[in-house]
Formats: sequence, structure tokens, C-alpha cells
Amino acid sequence: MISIEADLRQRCALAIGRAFGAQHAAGVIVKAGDPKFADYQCNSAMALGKSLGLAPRQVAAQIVEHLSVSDICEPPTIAGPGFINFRLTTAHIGRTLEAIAAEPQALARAGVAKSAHRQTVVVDYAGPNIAKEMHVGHLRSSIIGDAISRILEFLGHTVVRQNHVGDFGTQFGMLIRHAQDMKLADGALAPIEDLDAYYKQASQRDKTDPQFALEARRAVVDLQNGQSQAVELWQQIRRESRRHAQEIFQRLGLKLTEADDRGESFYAGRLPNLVEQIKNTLEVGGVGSQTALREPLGRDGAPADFSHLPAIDQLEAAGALQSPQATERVADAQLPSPVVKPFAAISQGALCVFLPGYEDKDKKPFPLIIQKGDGAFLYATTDLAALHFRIMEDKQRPEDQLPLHASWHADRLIYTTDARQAQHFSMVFDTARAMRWHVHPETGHLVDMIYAPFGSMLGADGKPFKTRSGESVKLRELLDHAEALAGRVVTEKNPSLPEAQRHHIAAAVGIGAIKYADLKQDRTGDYEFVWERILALDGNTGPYLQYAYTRICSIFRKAGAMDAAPARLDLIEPAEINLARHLLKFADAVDAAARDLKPHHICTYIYELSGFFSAFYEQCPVLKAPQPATVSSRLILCRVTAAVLQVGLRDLLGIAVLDEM
RNA sequence: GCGCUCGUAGCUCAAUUGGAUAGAGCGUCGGACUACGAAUCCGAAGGUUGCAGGUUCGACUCCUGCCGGGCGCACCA
Repeated sequence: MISIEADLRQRCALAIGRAFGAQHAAGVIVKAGDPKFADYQCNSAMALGKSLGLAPRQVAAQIVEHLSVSDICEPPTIAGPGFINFRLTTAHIGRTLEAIAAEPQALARAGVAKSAHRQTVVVDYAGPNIAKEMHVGHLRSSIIGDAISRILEFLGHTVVRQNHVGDFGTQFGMLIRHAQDMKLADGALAPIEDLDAYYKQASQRDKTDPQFALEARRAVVDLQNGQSQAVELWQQIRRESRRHAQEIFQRLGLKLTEADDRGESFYAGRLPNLVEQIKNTLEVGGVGSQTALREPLGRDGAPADFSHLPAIDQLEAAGALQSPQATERVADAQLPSPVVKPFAAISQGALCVFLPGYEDKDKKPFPLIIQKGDGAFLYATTDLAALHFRIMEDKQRPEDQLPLHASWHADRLIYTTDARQAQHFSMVFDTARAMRWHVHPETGHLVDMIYAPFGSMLGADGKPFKTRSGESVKLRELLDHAEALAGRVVTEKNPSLPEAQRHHIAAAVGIGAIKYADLKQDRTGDYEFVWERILALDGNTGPYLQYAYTRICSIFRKAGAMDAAPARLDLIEPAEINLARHLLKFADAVDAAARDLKPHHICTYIYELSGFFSAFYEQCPVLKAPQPATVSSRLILCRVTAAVLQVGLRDLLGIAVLDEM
């Protein structure tokens, strides 16, 4: 089954093409209508009336005349300024659901077809730092990124999850220096709690002791150059951190394994060459500058318009920049301002990329630093290296091919990271465009580089979610707390269940509640983490939806043999029809979530669905219906509702469903 | 200062990307358990969508200017 919205859109486009010519058939607007008027509506007649110089209602009438929808809809009606309203026939709704229920494969997908245009999509999420316990700062990226991955995968895309672990940055210098002073024996730092405390000590010294800080920076350079004697220590820390992260990921139910780990250190060997490439290409007067810069590109891949900027000759300074050594002589005061095309230069000792549109508070060009004055690389460098790897590089070695076990090139990159990194990624993407690293090496298509940011987790006071002492809350403790609270409720509501099962339920409910609370909101906003609200049993919460699912399971447990025979679906009661109609809109919700990379569309849909199911449940007895045919008919509705909840909650949002709770 | 972002019912949030009379939950008030799980359901009250202009058949949505909150702005990630 394809989305009905998409189906009607096609049919309307066809009708418009027949009525007015194919050139008018693009950009047809079909969307779910207000239930009072229609299931779906086409709103193209108004705009079309404008461009054709005809009365919108007349346009609508002509569209309807050329429309062929009688197999799924009542005759379309025209309303208001020119809305074309569609009402699905109950016969079509019934047939479609019958078919889904009868076909195990369709049921397992709740009737949702795979996408026609499949891509290889990299989703970059989680990305914890090693040597530190995972804390709430990693929670949203992990949950949202995982849901986005699941949704795209469900639609048939090849998803490459990438856990861009922070394992090679500045913080390691501190750790190594501190370790040297402490003369730690191998294995002395096993548990992650030790590492965490140890990290804090090192961080403290780094802030207060300039000499220590200096030596720490030097230790990073050595590590990145492979000249460190601390590699063994680093490996040890890394192992323990990965073990800890995997434990958390498993508890959270993320589909993130060690095969998806590709830490910053993975790119270490590539960095010097990469930096050299950028320098050669973007240096003013450099080898690639003419081709790379003749057509500067905007953020969305279209040629950027810099016509509003003063016409500064971008090569004016080039006379002083012909030789490599001259790069050093770009005096900061003489940086062209504003920047009209990307270029690389040494500024204040660091190798930088300057891009149009970025200025600091003094209106001076603001750089993306790709190599520090002391020679160390930093996150912009590894992010660029990762981007290049994901799009451009042919993967030959088995470790490069992970997690797919074959060479791959991304068609799309998605970064699920904190909204505060917006400018960073914007600059990384612009740099990649300047380097033409966003051109797929095989297809020549431009690769979408999408930043999917999310807001902060706030406490009930509206300030960042922290412990009373001002530290970030550890994920392990957060999850423990959620499970304990959920466990209390389970024991209270259902004391007769065996303890092991109560334990299992508590984990599913506690973790599910946290995930659902995060996913149900539009990710771009901040959200308030308040325990009472998250673990509430009613309203739009995880526990409520899990409960709705268990109620259906309970019906099937009691149905027994009644459920055996294949059956017809007869939609008679309004509650039946409303439920059935909404079941068919699941594909639209999944499409919306995939389009916006916003899982909350699925949450909203599922919650509405449980509302329709509740009405049905109250008004239409299933097992105690008077006629056997009614029983089996209603069991079909239960069957498909359960399937949608299961696919939505478990497969797409990554929230466990339970037969009993 | 510049940039990004947000402002919708008392509170927490939706609104299918410009569509019809802006919807939910919580809270409040009032109802429903001798019918499939009451971790439930039904009903009621609650709005000048921060303010002021503009664009058009139509604006919570787009543009401009204010007001207010958050975040970012050179070698941390």
C-alpha cells in the first residue's frame, strides 16, 4: 500500500495535466483535510485559477471532471474558494485493511510500502567522548538519531549509522599528562567510574596549571602523529569507554553496535593529506582556486548570490600570496572583508578556511580552524575527514567497509547534534562545497548534507537539566531512576506478576517513557524533563501507549479459536469507520517523519490512533459482539491497530511493546 | 554588536510546510466500573497565536520593524 495522500496527489496531477496541460501539473497540493469536511483535500485550484486567469471554483470543477478516483473515493465535492474534498469510501477502507490483515508481510509493515527512491544515508549520532561516563548531554542525540535511522531504514534506505566517538581530541593530552604524573599501572583504570573521576582531575589541572596545559597540548600532537608512548593507555581507556557506551546503548534499545563506531582516531592517518588538499585548493592563487571558486555555492547547493556585497576584487591580495611562504604573511588586518569566496590562509598561526557569510563580533572574517598553531588537529578537521570519507572515498579494507561489508558512498548525510553546533556544521558543509566534496563520485549528484539539530534538555525550572550540585546527570543513574519509578507502579498495579516479569516490564516502561517524552516533541525546541510528566500514565506518554497495546493483546489472548478463520471486515459503527480510516493514514505519518526527519509526527499519529481505538473499544464489544461475523470483523481492526502500534513504537521509535504490563 | 533559534489555553505541547470555525494532554469542574485490563473512558470551561505593519482569495506559518527568552561568535567538542 502506498500513502493515500501520495496516490491522490498523483491522480490530481494527472487530472490537472489533462485539463490544463502538463506544465500546470507540478507542485500539486494534496493533504489531509479537516475531518469535518474531508479525509483529503486538493488545494491547487486556487493557485491555478490565479495563473490561468480563471475562477478557482471553475478550475476545481474542471479538475474534478478529469479526475478518476471512484475506486477509492465518494464523488469529490467542491467547497469554499475551490477546495476539492475527497471522502474515502468505507468499501475501499475495508478492502485495504482486509488485505493488510490477511498478508503477514504487509501486516508486519502495518501496510506501509518501501520508498521508491532509496538512498545510502549516513546518520551521525550519539558521539560520546571516551573517558567520561555518558550523561544526559548524549541522550537526545542518541534517541533521536536512532529513531531517524530506524524510520529511514524501514522505508528501504541503506542506513549507515556512524557513532563519531570523541577519542582523539584535545582532552586526551590532559589524560596522558595526568597519567604520566600518576605513574599508573596498566589496568589500574578499569571501571568507567574511575576514568570519569580521573578525567575530572586532569581537566581541573588543565584549567589551573598553565605548564600542565602546555604539555597536555604537546601530548595531543604526539598522539595524533603516532609518536606517543601513551598509545597503550589510550587503547585501554578506549576499550573501557566502548564497553560502557555499548551497555548504555543496549539499555536504551539503540540499534548501534561496535560496527557503527568510527571515532575521530579512525581518520587520524588521513588528516595531514586532507589538510594539504584544502590548503592547495583553497589557498588564494592555489592550484584549485580558480575552478573551485569560480562558482561559489550557497548553503543549499545552489550558486550563492554575493551581488549584494561590495565588489572587492578577490584576487587583490593575491600578489602577496603567490608563494607558499607568502601564505604566512596574510596579515590579519588585511583579510579581505567581507569574504566573497572561500579561501584558506594562516591566521594567528593557525591554518584556517575563511568562508563568505561568517564574521566575528568585530565584523572581521571568522575562520574555520582546521589545524592549530601547535600543529594539532581539531574537530573541524575530523568532521571534514569524516565527511570526505563518507562521500568520496572508495572503501577497500574491511574495516573501512563497516558496517555494510561492501564499499559505499553516501547519497545523504544527516547529523543529529546539539543546536549549538549549527554554525560549526554550516561552516564544515560550506567548506566541503568549496572543495566539491559533496559531489557523489559515481552518480555526480549533489549529496545532501543535512544538519538535524535538537534543543536542550531543561529541568522543571527551565534551566539546563543538572544535578543539584550542578553536574550533568549520568545516563546510567537516569535510567536506573526511571526503571525504579516504573517498577513501583508495576508492583502497585499488577502485584501478582512474577518478579522477573515485573522487572522486565519496569525496564520497558521506564526507558520507553524517557524515549517517548523526547521523541514526541518537535526536536528543534528545548524540552523540559520533568519526571512526573514523563512517567505519567495518561495523556500523550509512553506508558499510556504501551498500555493501549497490552489491552489489544489481552483481547487476542482471550479470543483463542475465534481468531483463527480469515474474515471479512464490515465497517458499520462510526467508531469502527473512524478507527479504520485512521489506520490507513499511517503511511502518511511515516512519510512526514521521514521528510522532516522529525519522529514526533509518528508520535502524534500513534497517540491519535490510540484515541480512535479507545472510542472503538468502549463502543464496540469485540469478543462479546452479538454476531460471530462481527467478532471476526472487529478482530481485524484489533489486528491492524496492534500492528501499527508495534511498528510505530517498536520498529520506528525504538520503544519496547509489552503483551502484559 | 552580529548570527541562529524560539514566543500558540493557567502549564507542557500540536497544527501534514500558505488552507476552511487554531487542536491535544495536564490541571480545574462534572460524570462512567455485575461488558473484552479503570495504567481507562465521556462531557464542560479555557485563545486578539508576543506587539505593529505588509504580501493575497486566504497567514500561527512568508516579509519588515519592534518586545521578550535561549544559544553561538579563533585554535574545546
